[in-house]
Amino acid sequence: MAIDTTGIDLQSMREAADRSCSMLKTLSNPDRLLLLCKIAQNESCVGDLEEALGIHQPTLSQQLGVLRDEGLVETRREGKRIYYSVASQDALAIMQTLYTQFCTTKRPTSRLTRKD
Amino acid sequence: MAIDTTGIDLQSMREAADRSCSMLKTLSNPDRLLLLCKIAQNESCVGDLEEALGIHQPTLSQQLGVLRDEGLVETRREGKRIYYSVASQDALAIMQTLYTQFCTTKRPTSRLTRKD
DNA sequence: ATATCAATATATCTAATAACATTATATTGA
DNA sequence: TCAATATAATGTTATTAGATATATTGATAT
Repeated sequence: MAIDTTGIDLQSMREAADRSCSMLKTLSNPDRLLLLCKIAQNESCVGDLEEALGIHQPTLSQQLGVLRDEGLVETRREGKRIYYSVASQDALAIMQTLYTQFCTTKRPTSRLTRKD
Repeated sequence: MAIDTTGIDLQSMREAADRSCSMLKTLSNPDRLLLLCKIAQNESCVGDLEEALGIHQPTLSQQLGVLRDEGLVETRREGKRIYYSVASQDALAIMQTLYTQFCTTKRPTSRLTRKD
């Protein structure tokens, strides 16, 4: 079975669930998820993100702070700018799953490439 | 690139993010996540879950209702009992990812099987 | 050095909302 | 009528979003 928890006691399961949920909660905000998607595609500074998503700077910094606190992103300073990149393979794996489900399967297949 | 959103406009991305977050939010509660894990392993009735997780019945039914509303579980009645099973492949995929990250990698590798 | 500006972060507050537990009651089947 | 489950109603506590103001840090010009 893919998910086999038979060898794990309840307390360990609760701990794993807590850690899982902590990350899921951080991901489950549309602004943050979009931020991560943008960042995953290319390292971006706050100004880039502000323009790309149309979110006000303080709100943006606040959400980036949430992502930082959870260890999902890391930063690099270059002069006045601070560049963000994805730091968590775990988060990337979840995003990849979401991408497959919500970004690819719901879009119509191209007529040029579809074989039917 | 694994996650390529360059061909998606902002509005579509927001829609995908909203749908993603809706599901993530439902998953990001330890009780619900544990419920899903139990249910994923074997179809369970409410009494089973109540005993397994030690959650009071009304609270349990409430959380199961949340899972139902989001389409993550489905039910089958057998006499007085109602049996729950996982209905969403999407949720299972996320859970699988979480399982790999939080249930397997953090546990010490067995000394019998580790090669080092 | 100092003043200043640009980029980002942090702090603080408020209103809105949601989450959760509890208790009570309803439904359905045996 | 009992057992299993769901729903409703309620109260409370947490969260959240967003706004505004302020602080920090680095670059630039004087």
